[in-house]
Amino acid sequence: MGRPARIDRDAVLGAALAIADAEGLDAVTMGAVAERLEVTPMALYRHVASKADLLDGLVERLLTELQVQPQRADAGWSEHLAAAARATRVSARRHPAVFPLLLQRPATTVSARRVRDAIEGALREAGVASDLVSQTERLVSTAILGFAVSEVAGRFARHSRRQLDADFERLLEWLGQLIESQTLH
Amino acid sequence: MGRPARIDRDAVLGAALAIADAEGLDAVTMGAVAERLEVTPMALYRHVASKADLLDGLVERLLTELQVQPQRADAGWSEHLAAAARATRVSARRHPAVFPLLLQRPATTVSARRVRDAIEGALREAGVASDLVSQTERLVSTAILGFAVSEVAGRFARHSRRQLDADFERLLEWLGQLIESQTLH
DNA sequence: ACCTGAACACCGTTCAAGT
DNA sequence: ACCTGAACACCGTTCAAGT
Repeated sequence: MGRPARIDRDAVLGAALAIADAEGLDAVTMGAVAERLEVTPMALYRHVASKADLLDGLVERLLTELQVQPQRADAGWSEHLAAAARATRVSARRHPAVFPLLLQRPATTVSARRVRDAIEGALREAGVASDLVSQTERLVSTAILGFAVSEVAGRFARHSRRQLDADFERLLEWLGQLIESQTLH
Repeated sequence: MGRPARIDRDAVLGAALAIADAEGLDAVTMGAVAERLEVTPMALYRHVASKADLLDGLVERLLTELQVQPQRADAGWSEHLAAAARATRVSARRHPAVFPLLLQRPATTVSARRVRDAIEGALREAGVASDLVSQTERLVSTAILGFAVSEVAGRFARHSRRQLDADFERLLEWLGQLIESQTLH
């Protein structure tokens, strides 16, 4: 006993994410992850309960990596919102295979809450009434996630990058407009 | 030769969809589909090129089943849009396992075009300028699909049906508002 | 405490053979 | 023309055994 650990949960998730990014979700098998770590597949089960647990871990890692800037005081709510939305899209493009899984789990983890708080903060800053903040956050996040997932999952495969950039900017304008219409002036 | 066919592609897709609806996507194996048709798994390959092709077929079937009402003359564009959106949500709830796959493929098939045409028709009817119609359709559809997928895939699992109904109605109001703001008054 | 070898039930897919 | 039997490479997962 006291045998030095050669891998840990973080290493497992890191290897799995690298495979997912490079070869897609189907390539993420216990065997492939193990091989990358120079270990047998069975060794993974000490650090991950199951393959489903491994995928949950990947989703959590995406959320953790998602850079939501600490609110800069010199920028307004609409810049804060746009920054969070753009960071979300960047994360989607960096991890196209894993990102769509975000639609499958309620945002209950610590890092998910961080992202939500950032958006809710922007909404309050904009002047959205307290009792409308959480519904508004859900719908705003849904639109942003829906776009980002569509883009990386393939629904927009026929559209150019330039077109998608323009679509996304228009989406941000719309969201800003809607939020303003929601405030007392 | 001339042996009577016991199954056809439609039967394969029907069996697969029934399994997906009842037990989820993971339960859709070639073996399970074959068993339901009282046939061996190998028999499916005459009617379906691969499992990926089978899943593509399921997505296409969802689109076909999606009831987009023929535009009723006595209703306005906003009712037409709302009707298409509600039909989309109903389809999602009926086929929660398969519906999320819609985000993975460009809407290039005949039945996908039917749905898109219905929405673009509503937009034109509303008075959206021609050169904005297709971008507006993409963003409106993205919001509706994003919501419906979130709901059936589990992202809103913590929210009550009543809350989700209210969220969806608010989303429809928003979309109507945005479209109006897009017209020449 | 951590990793492995052997084993199990299952998966998608092929190909030649049967009717 | 349509379905099957046999076979292949692979999959996730378990459990007892090794260090």
